[in-house]
Amino acid sequence: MDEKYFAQKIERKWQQRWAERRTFEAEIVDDKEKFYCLEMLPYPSGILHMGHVRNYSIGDVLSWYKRLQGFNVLHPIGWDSFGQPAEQAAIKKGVNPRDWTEENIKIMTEQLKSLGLSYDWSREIAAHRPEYYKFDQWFFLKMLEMGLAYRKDSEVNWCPKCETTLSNEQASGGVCWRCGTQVEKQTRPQWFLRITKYADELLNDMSGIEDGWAERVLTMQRNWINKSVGANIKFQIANFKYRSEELAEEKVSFIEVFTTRIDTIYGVNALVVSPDHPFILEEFGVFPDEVKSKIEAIRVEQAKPKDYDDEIIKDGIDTGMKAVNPFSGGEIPVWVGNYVMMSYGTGAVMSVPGHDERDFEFARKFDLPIKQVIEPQSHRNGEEEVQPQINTDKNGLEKDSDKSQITEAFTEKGVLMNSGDWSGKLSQRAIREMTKFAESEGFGEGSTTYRLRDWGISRQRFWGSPIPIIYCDACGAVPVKFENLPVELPESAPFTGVGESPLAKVPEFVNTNCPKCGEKAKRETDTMDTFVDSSWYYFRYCDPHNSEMPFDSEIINYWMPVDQYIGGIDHAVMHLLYTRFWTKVCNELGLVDFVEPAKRLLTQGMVVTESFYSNKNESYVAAEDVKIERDKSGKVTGAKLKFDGSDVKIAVEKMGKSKLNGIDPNDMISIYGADSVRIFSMFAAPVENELVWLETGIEGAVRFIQRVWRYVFKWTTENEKWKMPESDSEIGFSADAKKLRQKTHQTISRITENFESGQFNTPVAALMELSNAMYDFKVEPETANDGDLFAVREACECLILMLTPYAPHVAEELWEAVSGSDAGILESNAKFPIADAEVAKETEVEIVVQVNGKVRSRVEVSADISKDELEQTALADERIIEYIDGRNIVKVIVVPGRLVNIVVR
RNA sequence: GCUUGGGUGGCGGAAUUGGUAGACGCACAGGACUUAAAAUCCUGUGUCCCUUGUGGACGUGCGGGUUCGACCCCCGCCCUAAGCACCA
Repeated sequence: MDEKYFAQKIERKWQQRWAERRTFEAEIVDDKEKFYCLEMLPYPSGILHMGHVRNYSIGDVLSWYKRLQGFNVLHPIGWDSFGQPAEQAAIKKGVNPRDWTEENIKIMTEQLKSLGLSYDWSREIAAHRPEYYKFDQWFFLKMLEMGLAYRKDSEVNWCPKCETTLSNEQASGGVCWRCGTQVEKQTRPQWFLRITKYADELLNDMSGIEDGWAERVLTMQRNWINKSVGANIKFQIANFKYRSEELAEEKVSFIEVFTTRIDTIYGVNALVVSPDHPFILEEFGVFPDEVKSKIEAIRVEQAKPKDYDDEIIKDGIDTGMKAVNPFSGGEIPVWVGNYVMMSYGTGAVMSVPGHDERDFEFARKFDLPIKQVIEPQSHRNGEEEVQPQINTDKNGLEKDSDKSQITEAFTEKGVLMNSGDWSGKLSQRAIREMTKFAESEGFGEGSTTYRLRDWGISRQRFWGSPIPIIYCDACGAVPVKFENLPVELPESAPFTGVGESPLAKVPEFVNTNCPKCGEKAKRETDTMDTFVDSSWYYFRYCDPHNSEMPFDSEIINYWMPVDQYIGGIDHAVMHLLYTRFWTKVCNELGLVDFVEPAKRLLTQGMVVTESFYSNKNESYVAAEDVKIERDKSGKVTGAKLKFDGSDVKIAVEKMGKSKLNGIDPNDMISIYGADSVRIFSMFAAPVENELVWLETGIEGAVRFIQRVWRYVFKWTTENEKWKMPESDSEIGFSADAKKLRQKTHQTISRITENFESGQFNTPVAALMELSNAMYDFKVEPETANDGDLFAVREACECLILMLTPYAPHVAEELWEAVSGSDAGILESNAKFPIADAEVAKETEVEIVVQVNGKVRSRVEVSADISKDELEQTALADERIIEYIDGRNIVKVIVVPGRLVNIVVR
């Protein structure tokens, strides 16, 4: 038996054993409760980074904890292996994306295994392998059948020089990433998935997962979907101005607006429409030149990528046309405004400056009339009398109003005023009734709008799942037959980075026959968005080798839904929304019997570290070139460059190559061992917080492991007496042994509570406390009696089992020492310890005695002392007598087990 | 601007959700062991004050409030992170 802790040796040993014994392979066991623990699958970049380490350590801790509690745990891993980096590597280095990807998977598999993560590797999947993407295509065809997949024209980023489409990342800053050419928009037909059909379900089903998902994630999704309930209202065009009457009659004669505040319609001073509004496009030819050029300018300005910091100044132009307010009959001008988007609602708004901030700003800028039609409810209740701020004539427009009186829009709901027969009604009621009225009169209807757009999945890329569609001159877009799936990617393609997608340049792939008529036809050369792969990968883990179906329903309904999903907050919207959508589709297909894929979601914080910036060199410098200066107390006062002593700025930032502060997990593992890396990454911060990776911190984890190691081997090595006595009932325990046992059982209950509430940093602290208590127990193996031995053995066993989730290698090694068997923790059926409340119970407790809320004394009392007795004891305390001397006791508050507060005057 | 988090020693963070603020770790200081160093083991460590004590005052971003008692609840600010952003 080793006396010295040598991480690398035992880690290799146990990783091998786990693999040989297939310790973590999961099977359906009907009478065992299942637990599906899932972490977001990595992209195989070839480099494991600290974010991965953190993500997977969290999942591994939880998996081990659940296993030790007797759950049937599914803990799989796989690869999100389609995507751009592989294709870029192909373009830049001329490698085959498949080889590049497989090589990276090999490298990263080794790295993950060296962390000792308890994955069921037999279920490993990779998105780029045909046996997986076959079912991307299967789902696509199913959605086509269901009417959920459709094709329509849509814009893509286009580089005119490279003649290729670009992703948003490749087009960042509005220029091509390869050649710097100004990026243009190009319209081409693309495939979409109708996620908008599920907008309401995606919102409503949140109620079923609220408890397990972070509020901020759900809020972000809610904002993304952004549902608005309101009405569409038609405003008739009264005057085309630049057209003859006869011509005008042939044209569409109204503009439809979307509003959530129909109750403010008597306050409309203008219609404001988007420069891209169909009505504007149609009428464009007749506008005078100055109007034309202004609209054009607004359109160009609006299309520009927006800078977040810049406040966009309202701009617009009066088209000269007039529309009629269907409620008041008043005539209002039609403007084009830069603040109205064609992509939301109807692309036209009714401008109500008195009750909408944007409209207010617009009206102010162009000196348009502002009219108040809603007043705060309290004003009517007579709590506060106010004069109507604006006088209006019978056309509903203002007269002689002093504009300076209105300084801001009143945007809340209230009571209608200046609104004809509707005046006096409450907003809520008016909205209902006015919508109904508009419907009955035929100029409007209730309407709901979402910001959520359908999901465009077409990518003009090679390295993705081919969309299983064939274009035939006679039959149009024809789906590939199910039995002909998968549509496989060719072995290779010309990767130039310019021109069409590489796939379009492979004739063997493109040319085929129409499945319907058999005539010559061409395949779709677009591939699917990689978010398709990640929308259902964890369904596949449940049944990874099924070649007929994406998965078997019975199997999926055993394992799913996921009990705990763990990943980065960066996926809060896209991935997590898409995968929720996918689940609902599967449910509708009858494949699964649930509608939400994950019961609980944990979003972990980023891993950041110190970076050093040299002002003199105007560049980041590596940590080893920096000398950190501290004052006497250890506070960091500054940093200097080692070579020349010039000042260096310290900042805590995200890790990155360019910042020279990236920390390679491999280096950490080879220096400190996987167990220490895991302990530190869990201990240093709560999982949802940012984790600041400081090299000195990890040494604390190593020290802790070594302390435990030394303690266990001190007691087990060459100790004949190291065997468990039959039962503890006949054993006498010294006061110290009792204290140790108490600490052991208190630690168990603390840690169990922490795990159940998703706290993973505090259990490490509790384990450290327990190990400190073990060192405080001053009995040596040679002089230990049965009771001492029992207490030590119990402490060791419990400590090891509770340490297992964090440091499984060390725990297995120590378990071998205390149990005397090499069976392994799970194989020997060891369970997570259960606290014995009797043993954990404090017999003597220290009670704080306060006078007027300030701690003045402490008394030692028996834990089960009565309230009255406790009060008497406190009042009898010498120090307390001194304090209350001569003063009146007003009240005594007794909190059993905690404190006594004596209120005196 | 809106939404959602967060603000506690030199640092990362604890605090049974209204009951001893600062657990645990890092860093720092002192000591033991050692020829020496590393490792290890003890001790101390929120700030200030004094008569050095189971001493006093202050102390959880700021200002108020509720309460016997507030890091925790309420009101008003400030700062900060993330997301969204002219969404009608």
